[in-house]
Amino acid sequence: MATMHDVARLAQVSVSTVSYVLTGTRPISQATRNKVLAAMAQLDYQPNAMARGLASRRSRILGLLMPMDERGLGATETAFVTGAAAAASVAGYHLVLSPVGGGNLDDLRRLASQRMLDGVVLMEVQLADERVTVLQEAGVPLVLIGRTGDTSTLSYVDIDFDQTVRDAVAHLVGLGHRRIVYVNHSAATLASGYGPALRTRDAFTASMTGHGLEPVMIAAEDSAAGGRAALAAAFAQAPELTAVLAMNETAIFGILGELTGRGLSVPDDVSVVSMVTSPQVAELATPALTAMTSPGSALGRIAIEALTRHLDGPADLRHQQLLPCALEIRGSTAAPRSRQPMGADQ
Amino acid sequence: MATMHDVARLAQVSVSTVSYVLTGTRPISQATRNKVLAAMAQLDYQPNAMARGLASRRSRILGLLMPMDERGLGATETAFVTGAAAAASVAGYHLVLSPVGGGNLDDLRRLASQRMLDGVVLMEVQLADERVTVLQEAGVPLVLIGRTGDTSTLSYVDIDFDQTVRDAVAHLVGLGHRRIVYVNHSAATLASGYGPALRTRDAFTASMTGHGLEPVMIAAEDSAAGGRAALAAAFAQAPELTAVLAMNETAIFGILGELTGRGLSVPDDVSVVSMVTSPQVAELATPALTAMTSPGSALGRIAIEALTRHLDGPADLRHQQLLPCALEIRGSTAAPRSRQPMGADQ
DNA sequence: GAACTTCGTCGAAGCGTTTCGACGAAGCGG
DNA sequence: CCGCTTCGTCGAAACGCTTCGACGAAGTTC
Repeated sequence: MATMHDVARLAQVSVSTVSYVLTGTRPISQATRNKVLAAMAQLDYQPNAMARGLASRRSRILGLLMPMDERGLGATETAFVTGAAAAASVAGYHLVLSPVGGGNLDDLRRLASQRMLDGVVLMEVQLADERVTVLQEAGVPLVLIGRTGDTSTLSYVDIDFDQTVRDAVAHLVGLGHRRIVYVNHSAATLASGYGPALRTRDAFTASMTGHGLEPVMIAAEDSAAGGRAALAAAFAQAPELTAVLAMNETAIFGILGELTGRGLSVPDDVSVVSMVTSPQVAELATPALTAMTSPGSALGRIAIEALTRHLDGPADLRHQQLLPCALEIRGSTAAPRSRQPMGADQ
Repeated sequence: MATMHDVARLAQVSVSTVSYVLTGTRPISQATRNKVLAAMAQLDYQPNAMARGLASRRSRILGLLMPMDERGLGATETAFVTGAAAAASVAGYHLVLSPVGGGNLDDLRRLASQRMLDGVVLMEVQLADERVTVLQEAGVPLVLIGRTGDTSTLSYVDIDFDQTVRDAVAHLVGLGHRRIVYVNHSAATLASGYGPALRTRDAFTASMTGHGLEPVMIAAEDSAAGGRAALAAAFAQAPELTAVLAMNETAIFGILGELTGRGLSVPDDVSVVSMVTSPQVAELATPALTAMTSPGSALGRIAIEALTRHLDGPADLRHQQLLPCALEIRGSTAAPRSRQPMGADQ
């Protein structure tokens, strides 16, 4: 391993000159710069990340903290990651993913206080998220993907759930549906303060009420069985339902299975819209799902850009931004069969 | 941020003594140790990772290199990751995931030569994988999850595809199936030298031939549409098929949809077995899929253990190990309907 | 052309650890 | 009780880089 010393000797300049060539913090004449670059190439020199980090007190490493639960990363989360990695690379940072789950807060504290991360992007943020506190105490700059309850002081990027739900409901209502059931995440998830579940619940209520319709929400476990149970519950609460809006990407497969099992056809008997879903998953189902497509890679990119701007720039500005999901119509929605659009009060 | 200096001063010992307390490389009396620990607690001291890395020439960071393509991480890959992270934590290492895709080999080279990673676990290894060369040139110890073509010199953990396919085929043959079609990954994937696809192909041929049956393999694109096309191709090549064995986790949903679309019931008309699948995904389908469950977290754990043993231990031993997937019978397999088990030649 | 800047380079002082050699104090066999 | 190890501690030298102050040389300003 060649060091800066070796490069300096070969190029017949001082060590500091080599450093300035590398970092560009002071002007260097073209002639010397070339000499140095040639020496670096000849020695196949690579700066030592540790030494650089120690001396400059910045690691040029950004962390993406993603709790990994059993059910894996959806294509949505993957898109976050790839978007973020690309943006980090552009800004001259490395991005590392840390699978620190909810449990090991100590692990996170250690990571944060060891000054190994210049900044952090938090995924899957809870309304009351202890990780935020830990990182703030450790003085690590952070950007959220998602939002805590109190959004006033932090930088975040999040999905505009309000707008997304409104668009989804509007699509169904526009087709003539009146009895629409919303299948959310589980009651436990709601109780734990999971933002997306809460926000979509409220948005759904508001949106349906705005159309003069009655909002019916079912909480479903994140599993196919949970989806089946949810559909049964839905029919119990709203026997005449003609459309299902589902936030729960896992349960939706159970919903589809149960619908088929009951001899009901999608979309002719019941329309189905999947929320915050990637095209890949939407295409898995038969028929392919009409879905609200999440702006995955854009979220990741914007989060990293906000973070690097904060780190490199002088200003310590907050960045807060919401992005809606885009409606992509596939085969799972249509006008309700029996009842034609009964142009009620619009 | 408190430094070792501060701790040393407060505890009234020398800096080196504090270091020895921390690293345990030299004996320290209980009395001094306690003084030092008290001082560290009082100052909320955390060692600086960069300084430590520079001085000791080891970062205590392990990399898990996972190419992230669009379709996301399955539960299987996620299990790798969680298993690996847990094992790393036990061994006193941090695990970071690096989403270095196939394209950015330079990125990998930089990461490797910057001495930021003590060792690396490679996921999704190709038969001829350039990343291996890059890392070996950079002198970074590595362990593969998967195998390259020439397995003689490297450490690896992999699924025992041979055994797994044999078990899956045996299950179907035991139920009375004779016409079994194997749905593999795409032709392009096969051509690119993706080990699992190639190995299962060969194992399937061997296994079927061993039972005196004719092996029929179809290559399917990784999508629901690919699965549908594959099923059509399968019926064209083997009209009397009664069972499908599928390696392609994505295509299998298309296969199921197409089967239902043709008015065929699973498992009564056609049995379906999914290879290298997590329970979570198997349960998504209706009916739930009989599947070969991958030993995900064990693979991750074993890989990290092999790596840390190599790093910490003196011996530089190779670790090579194969783990089979376990057959989990769910609702998608049964004896073939029309043809009763025709006890041919066994 | 004297008094200032700006440019390009150098030497040296850190950054916060680990680790090596040294050394007094015990413990021990003969 | 004399040399020997072993134990517990210290001081100082790395580790490979960044960054600060300094300083000639050259360019500007009046």
